[in-house]
Amino acid sequence: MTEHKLENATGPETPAGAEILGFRPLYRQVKDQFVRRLMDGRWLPGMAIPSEGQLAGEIGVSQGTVRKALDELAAENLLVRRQGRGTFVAEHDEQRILFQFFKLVSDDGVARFPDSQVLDMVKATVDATERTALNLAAEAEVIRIRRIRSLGGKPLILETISLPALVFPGLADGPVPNNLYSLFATRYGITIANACERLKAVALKGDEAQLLGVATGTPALAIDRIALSLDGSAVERRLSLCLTEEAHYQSDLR
Amino acid sequence: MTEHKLENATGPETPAGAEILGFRPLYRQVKDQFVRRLMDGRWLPGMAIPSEGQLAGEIGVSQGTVRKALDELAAENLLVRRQGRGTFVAEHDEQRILFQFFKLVSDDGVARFPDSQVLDMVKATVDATERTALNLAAEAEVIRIRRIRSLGGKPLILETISLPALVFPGLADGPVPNNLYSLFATRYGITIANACERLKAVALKGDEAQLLGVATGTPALAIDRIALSLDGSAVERRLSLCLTEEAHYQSDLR
DNA sequence: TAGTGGTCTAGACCACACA
DNA sequence: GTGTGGTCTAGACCACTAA
Repeated sequence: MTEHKLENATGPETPAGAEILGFRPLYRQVKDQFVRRLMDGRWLPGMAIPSEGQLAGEIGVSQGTVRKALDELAAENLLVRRQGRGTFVAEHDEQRILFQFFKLVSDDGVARFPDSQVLDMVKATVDATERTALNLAAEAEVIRIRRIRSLGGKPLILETISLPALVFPGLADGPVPNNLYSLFATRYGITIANACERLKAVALKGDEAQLLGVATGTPALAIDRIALSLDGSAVERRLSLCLTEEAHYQSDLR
Repeated sequence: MTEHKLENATGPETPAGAEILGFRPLYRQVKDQFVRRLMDGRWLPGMAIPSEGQLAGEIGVSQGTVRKALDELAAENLLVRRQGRGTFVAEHDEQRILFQFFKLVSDDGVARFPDSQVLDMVKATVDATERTALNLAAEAEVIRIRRIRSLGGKPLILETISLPALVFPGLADGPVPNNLYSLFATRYGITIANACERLKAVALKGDEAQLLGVATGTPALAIDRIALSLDGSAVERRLSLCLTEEAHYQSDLR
């Protein structure tokens, strides 16, 4: 039943190859195997995966080892565990985006998902910052989307999204949904696993300010996000210019 | 040997009182007991705590249950586990602060601990925002510290710190160390467990700009931090105005 | 070599959801 | 009731550190 042989499956003696990377616990190998299932689409968003017992029997390890692997994946928001019901593949629904990726909150504390209005979408050759951010070749093409995001009808964010054209073929031909990550998942099988953001305070330039309906020079929060897929490769660069008169970026330090 | 009786210690039947709050796993009760030891100073920063086996025997639970409690505390950065050596109470050294609480990083990627130069320190009655942030009474007193923090000799942050005077008696009488949280721990036995930060982009006012050596109206990143102690009470409010020409706030979304 | 945390197992029982 | 994840136990063995 075992689909991939585990490093230690052949016997109790330490395998020669493992010495190079040091010790690799069994539950991590199991976890990697599960990540592979997520990447190749055998486990799809929203799906219930087999029970711990079934997985343990299938792979040939104890239920506790499977449990530890699943617990880590749940901690990384890739799986959702529900007592009494089962373990499910996390979806990129608005709830998750709001919880995991959208840190801009209205000052009254209510977290809402913003509307989007696309300004333009072009195919172009990468510029220097995009090349670095997305780790692309010199002449690679990107799809560049600009849009205004509003909260309660009020323009709040001017967003510029850069995507490698090779990774998202045909994306420039259709409409752009409000929830891009959900599209990445359903149409391209790409799961955004995590992201890192760099924040700066900047003064808005004339055109930026105009689009947001404020005066030139208004201070804005610039968020430079690089989103990583399951395999760790950068698949999106997103530059957000945010007005923070009535909203703030929430960061919890634990 | 058991110092505090556990909810389930008397027998296998469900205790009547537990029904109100719902089910409370044993390892959480054990964890709470450990947090109590951290709060009352029986476990001091830097100390090695007893081994898992000793704790298990002392409390009367299995080693696995103790382990789960310790693992959670380690995940919250309150303990540090070192294979082969033991489990230690986390210290508020520069390493930890840098890792856990200091998110402003120079653009070249090097994280350094900034110098501080105190501008003034006063005792005053709380203002409205401090009252809300620190959850204080109307006439309560705070210690207010203003200082400039520099990275590589360059002024970078104008910091205004508000502390409840009752919580930190005598603090206003002595010098202010660069690492405040270490002082809280060693002198007052207060551990900063976590914090939440609200970020906005603002334009610097005349006096603020002058202190940082830039022009009035220069955009700055305003970080409003509320730091919580082990028992969950707010013990510090810190407002930081940061220049982000050559530095950025790093936020990892996982 | 002794002691610590880390992994892995096997099995029992509990809390929860749903039919 | 049945099946799922969640807890708890007991014990064996592994990896690491320091004396």
